[in-house]
Amino acid sequence: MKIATWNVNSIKARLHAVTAWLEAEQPDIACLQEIKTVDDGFPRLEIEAMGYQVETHGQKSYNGVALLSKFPLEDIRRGLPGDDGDDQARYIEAVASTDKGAVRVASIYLPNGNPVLEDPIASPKYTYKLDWMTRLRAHALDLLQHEEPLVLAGDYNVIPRPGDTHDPKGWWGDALFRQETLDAFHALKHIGLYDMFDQFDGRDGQYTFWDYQGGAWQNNLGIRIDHLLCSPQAIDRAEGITIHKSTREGVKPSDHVPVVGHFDL
DNA sequence: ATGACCGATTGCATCGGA
Repeated sequence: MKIATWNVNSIKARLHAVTAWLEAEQPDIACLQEIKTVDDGFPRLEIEAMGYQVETHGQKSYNGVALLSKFPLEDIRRGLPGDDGDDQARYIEAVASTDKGAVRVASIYLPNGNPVLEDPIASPKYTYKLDWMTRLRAHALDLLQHEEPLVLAGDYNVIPRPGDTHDPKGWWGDALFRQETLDAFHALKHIGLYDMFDQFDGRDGQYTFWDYQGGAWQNNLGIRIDHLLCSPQAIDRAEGITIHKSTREGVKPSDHVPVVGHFDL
């Protein structure tokens, strides 16, 4: 089965690109980020007509995540636990029942975190990012206790390695690529999660995002920030990862491209 | 040279994104 993650940068603006890609690629589960609409605004009927169960966690204007699945979804959780005052829609999780068993999947839109001010820990947006990563780690630790296939897929807004950007020196210090961010990302993985890209690819320069500005796409000035993290039970059944770079060429593309994990699940 | 983009909003500019 194929589990995909894609930051679509508005599902309404991207509906044609998304349906065309779903039709061509036929992922079994798609984790979407930045749907940028409330739940009622999501083009549910169009996606359901393609054979998907649709579960959303939206909000007005910004953020918003969704799960699309050809397998039935249950145990749906909206919102990341750990802060009742957090009203940003950045996390949705569910269990998909497949022919061979079950897999728990989350669609994650991790905060960007910029700007980082002179005092990083006095920067509201950056501390929100770090706190969110701490909460994600705590929640993932709970989920790992199930000892079942688990895939945490999404836009992590983390550049894991220097080879994941065209300009590591230029990016260093940004909220996506600085020591506190990498420490938090490592702390998340070190509870026992496996990054599919590390397991199955590992090459430098395999970007998932190109800015709309400055001819970034035309000059291949990208970054790799969309990731799939797996529990041991999921990585044991994983077969590969594919970055769908060609979607960045289309009419009205998202600035992110889909990343697809292949599994024997 | 993030000056040069894109999307959402009740707007006729501003904010957020990365």
